[in-house]
Amino acid sequence: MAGKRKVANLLGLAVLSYLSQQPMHPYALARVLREHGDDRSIKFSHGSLYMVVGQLVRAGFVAGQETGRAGQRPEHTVYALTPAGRAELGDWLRELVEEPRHEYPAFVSALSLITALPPAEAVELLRARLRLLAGARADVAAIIEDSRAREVPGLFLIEEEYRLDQLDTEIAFVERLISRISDPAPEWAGGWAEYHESRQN
Amino acid sequence: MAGKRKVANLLGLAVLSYLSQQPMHPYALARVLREHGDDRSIKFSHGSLYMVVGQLVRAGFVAGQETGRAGQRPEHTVYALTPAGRAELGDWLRELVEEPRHEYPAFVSALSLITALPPAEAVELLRARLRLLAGARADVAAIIEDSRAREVPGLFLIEEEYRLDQLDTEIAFVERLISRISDPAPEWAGGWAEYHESRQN
DNA sequence: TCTATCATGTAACCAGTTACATGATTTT
DNA sequence: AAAATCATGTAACTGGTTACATGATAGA
Repeated sequence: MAGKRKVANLLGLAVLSYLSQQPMHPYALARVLREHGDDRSIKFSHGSLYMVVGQLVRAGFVAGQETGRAGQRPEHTVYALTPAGRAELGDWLRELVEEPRHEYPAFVSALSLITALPPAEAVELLRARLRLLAGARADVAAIIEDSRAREVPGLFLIEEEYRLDQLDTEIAFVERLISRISDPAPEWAGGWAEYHESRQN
Repeated sequence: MAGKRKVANLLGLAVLSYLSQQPMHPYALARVLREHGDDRSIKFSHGSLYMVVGQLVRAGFVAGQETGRAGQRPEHTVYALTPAGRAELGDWLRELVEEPRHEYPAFVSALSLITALPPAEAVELLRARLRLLAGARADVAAIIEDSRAREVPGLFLIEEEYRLDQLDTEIAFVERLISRISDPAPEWAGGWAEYHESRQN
């Protein structure tokens, strides 16, 4: 739909979304992003936030309004969404919800190169991964339970539920992979073990 | 384990891996990466390949050997793995296989902000996504079947099988999400529809 | 003869990360 | 009195993308 966004960083989308609720200064944006746990879904740091706000201003999606001051604290610019910014927010979100993107998770890269490791070692590492995955799963489950206990509507937990589903799928995949490597059909493994035996690393 | 890699781009890992088989010049690397379908697992372009080879040289992981010349074609430098490069390859791969990383897929960001869209529109977009996901799934399945027909060992298809599993999980998740939005429990939706009705966008 | 593929690189630009730098206010 | 948090930003560096620039060889 849109060829290329003037601002590509997804942090910019989050900023547009929060500014559509009410004008804010950057520090307040950082605070609400963290409070809502959006830092788990969208990567950001102090530096990247100021950078992306600058990009949004240059693109005409947000504009600095008043320059506030509370007590002797430093001056701060409050930013508000422009009409173009509101349009961009809608268009961008629609694109992300509708169109799956080809992505490059690190584990996919690792899988595509795993034959560079001897199979016995791969199995050991995959078992270790399984333990770490269990930990990650427990963390996500705890976040969900905690929110439910605080009566947060389920709607605001869908991204964590999505993660949970993907984690469960990965766990099942890794378990199956371990058993396929441990007890390999010859036409499946294609000489993996033999290759590493002949040049003992 | 490793604090921070001198070369962080995963394309660098793929380069180390192929150079561990035999020395090659950059163009040959690009060719084998594409032939093996690694461009589906690791993002790269002509430019980033030359860049990453430069980084690997500076880091001491690969070194230019001979400067070959075939016929009147331009000179080309053949790169080979150094001992440090072989160590880095092993260490890096082990880390990637063992340690899950927190990642930021675009759809997770979209889910965390989806309430900025009216629910009826969200459902429409998710239905469209479902059709596109079916297409993506068919593509992956075709790649797997095609490789099997050519008797490629299953081991070399694990990254595509992983993708297939994740796609199936996403499809099931989106189907369930559509039905939850379409027929919402009030404590789940938390006034989503009402919010958008009161300010008809 | 022209197009695709083989083959090499550089330069300019933009984005993102990290560290630097400052100072007020609130809480312990 | 000290530490944490509120609040702002800039500067330097590094990495990645895109476009520019060149030319040989092989096949249609």
